[in-house]
Amino acid sequence: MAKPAKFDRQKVIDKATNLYWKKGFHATSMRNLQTEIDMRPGSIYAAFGSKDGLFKEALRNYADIALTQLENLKAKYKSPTEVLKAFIKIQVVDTAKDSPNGMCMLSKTISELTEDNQDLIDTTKTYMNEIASEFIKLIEQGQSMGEINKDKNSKDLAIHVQIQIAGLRTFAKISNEKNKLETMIDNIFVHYPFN
Amino acid sequence: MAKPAKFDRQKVIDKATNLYWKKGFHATSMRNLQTEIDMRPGSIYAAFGSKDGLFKEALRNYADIALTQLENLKAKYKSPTEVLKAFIKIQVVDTAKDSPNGMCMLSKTISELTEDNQDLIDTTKTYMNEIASEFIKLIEQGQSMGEINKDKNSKDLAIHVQIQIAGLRTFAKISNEKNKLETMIDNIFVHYPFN
DNA sequence: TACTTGTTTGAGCGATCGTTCAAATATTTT
DNA sequence: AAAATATTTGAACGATCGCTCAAACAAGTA
Repeated sequence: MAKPAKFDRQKVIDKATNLYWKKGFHATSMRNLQTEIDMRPGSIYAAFGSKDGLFKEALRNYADIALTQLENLKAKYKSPTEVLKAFIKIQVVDTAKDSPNGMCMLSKTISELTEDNQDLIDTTKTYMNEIASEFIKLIEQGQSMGEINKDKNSKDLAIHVQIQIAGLRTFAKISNEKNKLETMIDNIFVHYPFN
Repeated sequence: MAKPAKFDRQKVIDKATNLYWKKGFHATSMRNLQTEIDMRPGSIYAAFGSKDGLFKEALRNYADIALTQLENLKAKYKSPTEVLKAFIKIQVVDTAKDSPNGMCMLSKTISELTEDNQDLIDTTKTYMNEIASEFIKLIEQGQSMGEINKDKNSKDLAIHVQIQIAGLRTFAKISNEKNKLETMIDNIFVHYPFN
């Protein structure tokens, strides 16, 4: 043991996440990151290995933030449907203004990258599936609680929710009718395929 | 008048469109384009001005292709609903395999770019609205023909269609359940908000 | 055939890319 | 205090970026 690392790893990853999220993988240069996180190239490479390595940590961090958000909402609302609805509103409406980028960082990455970065695509898909799994759990919980139709396939409903989030976030980028977004989100759970 | 340009402008734009569509704006380098369209930098810059200029022509071309597809389907199907359904299937299912990129080039561009390229974003939004206008026309035609509920707001329905396309194309990138996609597309028009 | 005019060529500009590494620095162990 | 170990620094590498422009070239006009 000698000289422990000075920088706060989590803070660094948070800043890197926000920059990658805002600009995307290709448009974010290592020099952009050096400035943003105030570290010299040698330190960054010692800590994260490469641009890809740091990006992977950012993806993991982004997924963790989303999963934590879901946990917080589960503590706040008893109804699984309310949890999902609140989560979608955060992702679609709030994030359209506050966050580095209105798009979901995972969708944005899937959209941006090609087979030249297949490992990053695979990592991203894995994390999207992680989040979808939480949706499935919530939906099944809603079914056993009687607020979601038990005849529906929970995985299909989860996919539907994911599709709506991706579609709504894209629409939110080209429009800014916040009220319309809220209404559409409310309607997801009162109509087909939920009812 | 002297020496007319040798290259076929439309073929060049088609190739540029496909490369930009596949790799995105930032990951496509001018050298990539030079190779793809077999022109030297001087000729490209004489003809298109800049990387942005060529990208704008590619966006216009992409939008034109989509609008032509719609026109062809309008000639093929009498029912506006069938036209929309067929269009979505082409965009979501067929393009997931055949085309340079499963994503809509316009959505992909909206997702990729930041305010550093605001004019490209504005151009992209304009073309998305052009296509949405065609959706509205088709929906209103469907209403006057009695196959779509007249009480519904045609613009809202068009937005709904756009959201579904964006969401489904994202889902198609992480999944490959073609049958499920087809079913979901069929269901768009038989359930809320259409019915 | 000579001249004019627009096109094509490709070497190469300055800037920036992702990354490396030897030297300087800081902390713990002996 | 000296040695050992780990981190931080920043100059700099080769590659590539978007783009320029003088020269070579080819087709029209006189």
